[in-house]
Amino acid sequence: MPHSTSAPRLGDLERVVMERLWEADQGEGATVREVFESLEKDREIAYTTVMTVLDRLAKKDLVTREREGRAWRYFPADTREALTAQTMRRTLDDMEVTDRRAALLHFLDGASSQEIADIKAALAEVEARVEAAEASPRGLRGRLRR
Amino acid sequence: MPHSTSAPRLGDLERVVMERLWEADQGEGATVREVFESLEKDREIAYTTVMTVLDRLAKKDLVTREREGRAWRYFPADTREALTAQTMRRTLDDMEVTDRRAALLHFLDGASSQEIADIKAALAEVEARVEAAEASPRGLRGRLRR
DNA sequence: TAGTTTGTACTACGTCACGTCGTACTACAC
DNA sequence: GTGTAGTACGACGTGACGTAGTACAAACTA
Repeated sequence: MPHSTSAPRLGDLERVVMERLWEADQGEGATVREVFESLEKDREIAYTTVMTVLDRLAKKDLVTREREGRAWRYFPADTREALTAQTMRRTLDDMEVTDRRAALLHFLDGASSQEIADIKAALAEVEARVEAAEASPRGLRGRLRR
Repeated sequence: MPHSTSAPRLGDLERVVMERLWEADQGEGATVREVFESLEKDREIAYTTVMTVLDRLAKKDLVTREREGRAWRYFPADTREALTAQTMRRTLDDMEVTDRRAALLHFLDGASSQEIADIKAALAEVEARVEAAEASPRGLRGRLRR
């Protein structure tokens, strides 16, 4: 049996390309040429290489694309933060950790105090959403599993 | 330049082998033969395949090994939870997320209420440690960065 | 002591993911 | 109609992994 890991992983260049898309002003996306020109400033690279990468990214559903004249305009399918979170969650799931509390504890153990604060803030935010969802019979964002 | 992602990734079989090591009664580790016999019950596999995998795992420092007669006894270098946490952290670092709060928020968004509880528990635990560290001039576990 | 077993070390092969392009072909602008 | 974007498709090299064979040494056994 071949090698297969559940969800889409990002290669180094793929990640760099995603960077450029994320950096492209506010959801405007970018064409191959635009990404190419951006990359070319930092390193030597062929136009077609960028094209291929963007293409693979699209196949992995990490980016979307829309026709723009003869060319395609690419958009990140998710924000950097959402993708990061997904990847982290996938790790947690794949590892089949039974003691999640311990795993999370280890995670926090390597966290900066700033990060701890961020987590607390995020936690408070989620709780607020849960309360809101409980208040209105069918709130619009109460997606808590189980 | 070749393909290179910072830290060690786990392949499918590698993960399965790690499972067996983690399951081997309380830090007793396991020999190639033991892992092999364990795996053989579930699927057909060659003794040498297991050996190779264990060997690669050792090269990646994911397992340790000690001589035991003519054979080697392998031990997981980290607990499943610690490794999971490391991998999650690496993801967070690699993605160069600037808005960690948002990323964490997305992460929590996909969490079960049980998991939320786990996080809270872990958070409380870390805070308790910080306080303890502040109380005694040089506590034994106050590793908070920044 | 010669044969069998157990274990390691080393080598190797197939496949897939990725980085990296080249080529062929098409639509549009002069 | 001759460049100039652009795309579509195919291809090659390398590294990671799954998979395992072979060679050879140590240890047990008849």
